[in-house]
Amino acid sequence: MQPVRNDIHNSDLPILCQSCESRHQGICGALSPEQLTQLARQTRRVHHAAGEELLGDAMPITGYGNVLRGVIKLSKVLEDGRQQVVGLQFAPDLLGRLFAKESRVAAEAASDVDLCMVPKAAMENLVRENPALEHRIMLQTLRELDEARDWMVTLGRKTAAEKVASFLYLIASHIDPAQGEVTTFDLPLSRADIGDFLGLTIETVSRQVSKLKADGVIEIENYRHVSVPDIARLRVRCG
Amino acid sequence: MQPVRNDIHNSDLPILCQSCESRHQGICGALSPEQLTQLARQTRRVHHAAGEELLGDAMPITGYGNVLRGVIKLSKVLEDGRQQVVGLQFAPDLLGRLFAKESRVAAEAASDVDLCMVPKAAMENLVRENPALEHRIMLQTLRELDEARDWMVTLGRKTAAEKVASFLYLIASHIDPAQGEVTTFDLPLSRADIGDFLGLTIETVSRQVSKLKADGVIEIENYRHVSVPDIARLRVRCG
DNA sequence: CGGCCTCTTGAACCTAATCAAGACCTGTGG
DNA sequence: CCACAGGTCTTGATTAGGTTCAAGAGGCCG
Repeated sequence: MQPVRNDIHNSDLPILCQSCESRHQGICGALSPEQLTQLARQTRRVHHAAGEELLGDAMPITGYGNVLRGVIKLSKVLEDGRQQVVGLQFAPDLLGRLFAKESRVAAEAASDVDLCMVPKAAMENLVRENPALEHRIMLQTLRELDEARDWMVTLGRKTAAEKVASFLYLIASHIDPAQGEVTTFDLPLSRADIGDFLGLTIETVSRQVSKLKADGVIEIENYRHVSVPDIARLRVRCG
Repeated sequence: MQPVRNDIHNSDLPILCQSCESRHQGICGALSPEQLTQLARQTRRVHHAAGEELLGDAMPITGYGNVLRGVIKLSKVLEDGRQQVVGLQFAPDLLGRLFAKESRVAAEAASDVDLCMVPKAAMENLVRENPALEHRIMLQTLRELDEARDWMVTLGRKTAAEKVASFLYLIASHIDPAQGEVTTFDLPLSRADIGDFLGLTIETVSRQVSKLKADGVIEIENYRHVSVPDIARLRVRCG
């Protein structure tokens, strides 16, 4: 257990914010204690179970959500139903596109998630009077763009084996916002979702996972719980 | 020929800026005539021939480039040489990632290009004293993120035939910044580059282009010059 | 226990990659 | 002017990686 991080005016902060990761690496770090206190009056903490839809493609955006815990799956579908997962969001990412009238992706809780919801108008007013906040959001957007482009390489140029290894490595390095790479974790996505993320079928994902297991690169319990004894051996399989 | 668009204080503007597309749809629209005049003292217009490298992956960024004419290819490579084109930039996009020390992609002139180069420090100072400018850049970044995610669907879930149709449609709808969709154009990319953009081989690209031609969806002269008699017929082939 | 879901594994098939040859364009030099 | 070299692009034949189709195993909950 880590003690709650202490910094100036910690005791003046709203209780919910005191231990919140978003204040450190996320967007709330751009706010003064006064702004945080004012904002906290308008936010509410919500929980969604795995599988719940948070935001439909082309649906109006009513607010923004700071991811506190869990994983969110962003996806797009073609008319005939083919689906592609275009991104995952972990704590302390911000869900919802700034100033957009409607979403350009569908968002679904991949695992159980906790969000800190901010009403659309409150967030946008705060951004207007606080350029540093827009700057923080800009940095997150640039990071998302980098991640999307990295994933384009995975989708366009890697083999099925490399794709699955890349996915496992992505999860291992993002699932815990406080630590970096982690050697044991639960997969937040089903095989079907992993397939939709990697541009593969369920069967191919399953076969490649079995192969990594047979080769001793990973261990698996109950389909979802993964251990990586030597993360470097996983990394070299990413291509 | 279109007349130069006229607006307030047009005559006060630097000559180079007067007919520049970037003032209308691009980032320079966020600047006052005074700021534009001041900025214009530090910019220089440069030309690059097709194939020239503008920026290497992990190379230090020395400035920003407003695309005035032509197409820029952004790409990433794996250690073993496999390449993926992760984006194209057209006028009036801004080349170069704001505040980053080094680039995360390689940039190459796909066709002959003209750029309006702004020194790194000049642009960053301007951004710091002008939040509206950062806002404009934010909007472009969000657009790039949308495009990257759209392309992830193409890479992950479309067939070779749909990929090639999607590429041709992308070019038809972006090559001319002033108009929207265009029915005749020169391909700014070689078959090899198209393959690297679509996650296909040269041969597969060539076969699918030939098929579209045989089906009467497109006409081709000299490998590079394309006509699309009915753009709706192309669009339905995008999947 | 039985139904339902997710996941795994096997066999057949198919799309796109690979290997290979030749066509077409361009520029150079005799 | 033609011959030839060096690109890029096209087309054909073969191969292979991943999909599809099919069956069964394992976990969860009534």
